[in-house]
Amino acid sequence: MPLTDVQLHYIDSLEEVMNFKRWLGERREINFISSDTETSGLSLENDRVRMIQFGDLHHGWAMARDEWLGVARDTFKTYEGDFVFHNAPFDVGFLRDSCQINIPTHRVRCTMVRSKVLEPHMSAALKQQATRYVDAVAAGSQKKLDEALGARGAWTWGTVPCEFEPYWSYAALDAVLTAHLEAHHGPLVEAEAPKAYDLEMTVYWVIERMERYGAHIDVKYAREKYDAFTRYVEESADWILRTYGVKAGSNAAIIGVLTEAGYRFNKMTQGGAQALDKEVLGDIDHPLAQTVLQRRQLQKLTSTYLSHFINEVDASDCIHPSINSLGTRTSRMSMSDPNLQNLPRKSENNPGADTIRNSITTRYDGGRLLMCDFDQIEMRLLAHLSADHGLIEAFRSEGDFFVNVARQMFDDPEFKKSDPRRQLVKNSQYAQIYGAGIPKFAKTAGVTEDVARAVFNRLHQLYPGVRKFQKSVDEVAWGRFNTEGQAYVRSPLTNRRHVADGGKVYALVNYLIQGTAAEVLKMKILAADAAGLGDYLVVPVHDELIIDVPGDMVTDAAHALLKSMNDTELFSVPITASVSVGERWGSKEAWSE
DNA sequence: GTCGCTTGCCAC
DNA sequence: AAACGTGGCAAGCGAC
Repeated sequence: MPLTDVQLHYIDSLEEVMNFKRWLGERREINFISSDTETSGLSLENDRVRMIQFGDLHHGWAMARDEWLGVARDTFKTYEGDFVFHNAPFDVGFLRDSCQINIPTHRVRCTMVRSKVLEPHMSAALKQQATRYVDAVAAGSQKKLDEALGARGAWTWGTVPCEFEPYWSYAALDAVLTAHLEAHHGPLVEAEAPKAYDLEMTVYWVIERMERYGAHIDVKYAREKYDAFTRYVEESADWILRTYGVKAGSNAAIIGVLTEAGYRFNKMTQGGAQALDKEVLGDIDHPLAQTVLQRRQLQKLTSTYLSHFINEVDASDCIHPSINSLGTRTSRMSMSDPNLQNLPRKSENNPGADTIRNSITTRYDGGRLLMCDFDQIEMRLLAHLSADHGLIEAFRSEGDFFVNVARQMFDDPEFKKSDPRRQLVKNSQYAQIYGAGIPKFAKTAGVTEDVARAVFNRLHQLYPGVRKFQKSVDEVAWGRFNTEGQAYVRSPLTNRRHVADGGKVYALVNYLIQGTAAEVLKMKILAADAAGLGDYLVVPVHDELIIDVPGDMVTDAAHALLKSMNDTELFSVPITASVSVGERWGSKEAWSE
């Protein structure tokens, strides 16, 4: 679909407005128009819309916001088809907050979501997609603009004049590219995986509200901890420099000192250097090694987490991380600035870690955080997908799943939950989900390879369906690779594609399990929203949903959450969830009436 | 000074 | 035959 016969227009007169309106009223072969905005930057709070564009397969129109906002507003009001954006929440959010233009979400389409549903393993950026599916020449427009901006030196996205031709033509062309992309991707997605697309589009707007709601920080507490940890980080760096003459952050230099002292380094990094990670350091009984270890730990806490908590709160002491609802190839969400999905958990060998989760608190006087997480959802999905009777039975029968498995594995009906071998059973199950080999599993579980092999063998013997499932995934994927040129499988709930990359076909088993779990969470977020909790959602963490509610809502909200998250319909084993409650994320207790 | 790469580390 | 998956982020360091 090469780009011939395309005209780009810049509205700079009433006459051009008339031409634009004539174009808008034309009958066209598509039942949508595309739209796009150029902004002064990426921040919804601090930046503004500078230009608004519309387009179809043949025409692209750009108009400066300051002169023709009324025309744009009128267009969104009167056009009766759908509006297509690339990364819709960005433009829809800016049009709403910066221009007071509200576009009904059910009439919004997004070519970025289309791209991610069709090609979860590829870049969904407009330029990349357009280069492959519209016209390779299109990718050049960005370069042309960059060069033009660079040559003028001082111009930025906030200051480049709208009438500067490379700027507006680049902007108008994006709308045309988006229209072409929709013409290509739309029918494919509707034929292949409409449910996946609909799920993502619906969840988009709930997530966007979650970002605006944010998470509340106990700033005073976070600052106290930040100061104390920073003091240690600085003083220990001074001490290391004074005592050993090396920088505390320079691994090569520290390895030099420790080698002098007689220690040997055998573990290698991926790049071929000698590794100095926490495992290596932990084995070295030397004050330098121990200090480096402790310092690293506290530096991680201050720089990655606490500094965000004290520096990036708004007037209500809330942070607003970005949530990328399609941030991963498996359809898991990702978060950034900061990432609240990887806050450290309480642990014996990381004593300071507690303070991070405890910095997140309820925003209400007397309010509570409710944390609702699925019980072993990935294991349950393995049971469902493999249809293995033994595994399904282990979930349907009373008691702890891993204990049930262990009882069979060790042929010991008296096996207790406190038995240390339970952890080995758990490790072996997860190793299977991830597709680990025997050496890796042995290392993770801390057992010999012989033991690891025996455990794997026993698992295969007890649950033969799992291996059959893995084998069938492999066969389907290779079959498609041979006939269609691509190894992929489809998710059970929405028919979404999961594509093997780099020849790692074995990873598709994990993609199916992880991806299906992610889809379940998204469905449950919608259920929670429908139950009236949409305005209280704080963070999604893969198998967990955290909400912040006023004190008088706790009981109702907990019930609604559980009702939303539990599910006996979707799969052959029930999906169950549990709620815990606390004023702080880190100090939660199981919830009961 | 910025950029990109490497190393290491946090979660599910 | 060979093989743990998905992410975000900060510091150090060499290159431009």
